[in-house]
Amino acid sequence: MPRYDPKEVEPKWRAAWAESGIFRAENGSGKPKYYVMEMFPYPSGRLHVGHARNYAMGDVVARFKRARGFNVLHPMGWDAFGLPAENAAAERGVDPAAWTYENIAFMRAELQRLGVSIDWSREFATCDPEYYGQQQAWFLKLWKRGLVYRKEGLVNWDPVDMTVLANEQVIDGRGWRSDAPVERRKLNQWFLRITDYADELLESLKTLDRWPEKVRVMQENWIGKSKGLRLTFPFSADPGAERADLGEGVTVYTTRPDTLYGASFVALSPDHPLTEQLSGADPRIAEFVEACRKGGTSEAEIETAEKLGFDTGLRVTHPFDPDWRLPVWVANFILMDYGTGAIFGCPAHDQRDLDFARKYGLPVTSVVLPPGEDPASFEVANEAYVEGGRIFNSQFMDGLDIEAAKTAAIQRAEDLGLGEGATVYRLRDWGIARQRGWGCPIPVVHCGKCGIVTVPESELPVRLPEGMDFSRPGNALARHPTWKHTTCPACGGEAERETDTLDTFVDSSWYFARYTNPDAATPIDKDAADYWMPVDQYIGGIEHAVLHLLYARFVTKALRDEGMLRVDEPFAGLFTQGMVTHETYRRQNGDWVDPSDVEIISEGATRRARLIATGEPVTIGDIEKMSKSKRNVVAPADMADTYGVDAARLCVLSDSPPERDVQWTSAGVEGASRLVNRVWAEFDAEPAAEADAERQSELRRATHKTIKAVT
RNA sequence: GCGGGCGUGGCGGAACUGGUAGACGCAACGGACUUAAAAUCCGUAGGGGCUAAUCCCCCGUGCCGGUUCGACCCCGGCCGCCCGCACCA
Repeated sequence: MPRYDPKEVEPKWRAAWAESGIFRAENGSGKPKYYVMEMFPYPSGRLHVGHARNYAMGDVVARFKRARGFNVLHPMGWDAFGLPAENAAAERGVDPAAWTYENIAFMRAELQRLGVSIDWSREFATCDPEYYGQQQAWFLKLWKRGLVYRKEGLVNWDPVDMTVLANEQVIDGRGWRSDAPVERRKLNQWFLRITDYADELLESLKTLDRWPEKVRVMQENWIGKSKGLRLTFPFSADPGAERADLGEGVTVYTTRPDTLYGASFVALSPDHPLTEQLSGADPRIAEFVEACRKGGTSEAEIETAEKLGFDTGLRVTHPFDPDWRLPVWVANFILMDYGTGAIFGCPAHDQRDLDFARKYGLPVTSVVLPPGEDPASFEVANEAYVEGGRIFNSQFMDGLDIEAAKTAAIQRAEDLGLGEGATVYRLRDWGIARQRGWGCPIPVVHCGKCGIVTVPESELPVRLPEGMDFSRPGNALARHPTWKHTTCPACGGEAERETDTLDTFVDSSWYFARYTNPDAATPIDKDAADYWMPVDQYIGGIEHAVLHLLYARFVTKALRDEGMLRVDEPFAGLFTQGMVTHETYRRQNGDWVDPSDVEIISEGATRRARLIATGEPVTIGDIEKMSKSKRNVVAPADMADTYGVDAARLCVLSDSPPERDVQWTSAGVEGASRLVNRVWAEFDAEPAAEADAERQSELRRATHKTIKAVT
């Protein structure tokens, strides 16, 4: 019986597809449009199974929609700036651009071989000057809108990658790429005002009904809206405390204004401006602040860190009672970048405040009475009472429930002119500058006379120079001998270019709009974008739930307000596929080993493995996400070589539900291959069997429909 | 601590909206083909009991209870695991 030979059939169809341009999407067409895309890859060198799974899923949707008569846009590009290219340059002395474009060529061929139905005429890489030049153009538009600013502030500094990280890129106090403990540094930084859009980003999450609940919840938590009161505790007019230079008082933020009569102290962040002023006058405060800074930022350190405080000697009066004096402390658990960087402590109803008060012997007054408790005898011991109840010990708020008391307290504060109801977000502005050479240059110059001047649009793109030196750590662009020297566009005098480059998440925050017309002379061809946007189905990993997916939403809204886009949201449908994981293997000397070099010699509890070549035993490690560094990567190309593309694709799609993580095993592809063969044999055999085979492909189509329905 | 999710054979996992639990695949076992093996094809297969029998009976979807004619599915309470956020005032 003849066997199915993928090596003969596949090239034939690949050639036919390429020649007919069958996957090209037309801008404007009588058919309804459908825009499906997968998160574009970083061109690291080779595709791995995770990529194959991702692109095969999108391809199924694309082909299905095409078959259903839609005008389908299914593009591909490359997220091509970033550190791995710099590392390659440092290690091997290659040019990062050359290295990147070589990888792209290789991976493009792999994708084409997998038969992914992509409109390759729209392909681009973010490191193409044509792309990043347009990015610079819209960056300057946002600048003019006031959405870009520069500020000195404490930033997250990754000591290994030697660059600044956004808050979203710090995971458990460590850099998201380097895994190194992040340090706090004071630097001049560039920011995008994502917080201007905090409320809209939160509100319009509700419209994303084809997004996973999980991702919406994660973004909601990340934005972290809370309602409360911003309130000033005026400095008390003690004789001898003439501190006019310090201002009116200490302004705090609270979500529990109902507990104001339980206040026992006011506390400042060690990074609070007032703390800094006081440090100048009192070396003991300076010393305390220094001690706080030494504490690490890693999760474990924060978790176990003791609450520390220092009494500044300053006194404030209670906003509701001019005769009530409260001490002002500096405390290590107050965060400068949330609220106002200062709190009032209510120990009876907040656990941290209670711990602090017990440690330093501060008063504890209960003001919320739990149901059924006697107001005469109720006391808080070592556990703060944070549930509902009736307010007591609180003058005008006595007897109210918590919500009513909050309203009453805010009203009183406003009447006194000491505060106002306030909404506070956890979300902070997006720090977008990176001290790296392989990235999109920020198109501004620093002029001694004129200050910061933007590069005129006619001079874009500001191109990266050739011949950057990556052999040493640090910013290769900054130390380039000539690049930064230029003339000021405003006065014509000597000036220096900004040497920071943009976070690569900026590159990926608008690429979906660029695909709609990648050759446009403006960043976005409005007609094309109006036709195609939003992306009907976006597919990618869950790891971008608050990074890329939040940034892309923000940039879409900002560009919309700039009149460049008409949609409110970039991705109408989102599907987050699970990760592909694999066991890791190490040699006795600790080197990671490729799975393809390992054989398992016994199963079960005494599972052991050895190197195929030498028989050396290898240690079986954890099951982890496939990554180059741990070498637990399986290449789909190998699978396609052995079994053919159809089997490989079927295997990555059917092994596990698409949204779930899969632990990769080579076993599945055998079964897939058998199925492909059976289907083929069915067709190849007598015509009478056609009905049966038809049923099989019906079945498969049903599977695809299911995937689509899920997505 | 807060939020989200999950728990079904040896394994990955099916089961529509509450209606025959375990589809499909992997691994396993038996058979056919072959000198033999591979490949392929056919068959068996949750656990236990009984039997001449592929008849039949009992138990089974993390645990305990409830609703229902009927529960993997709904409700209440536990246990365990995964993910996200977290000194957020």
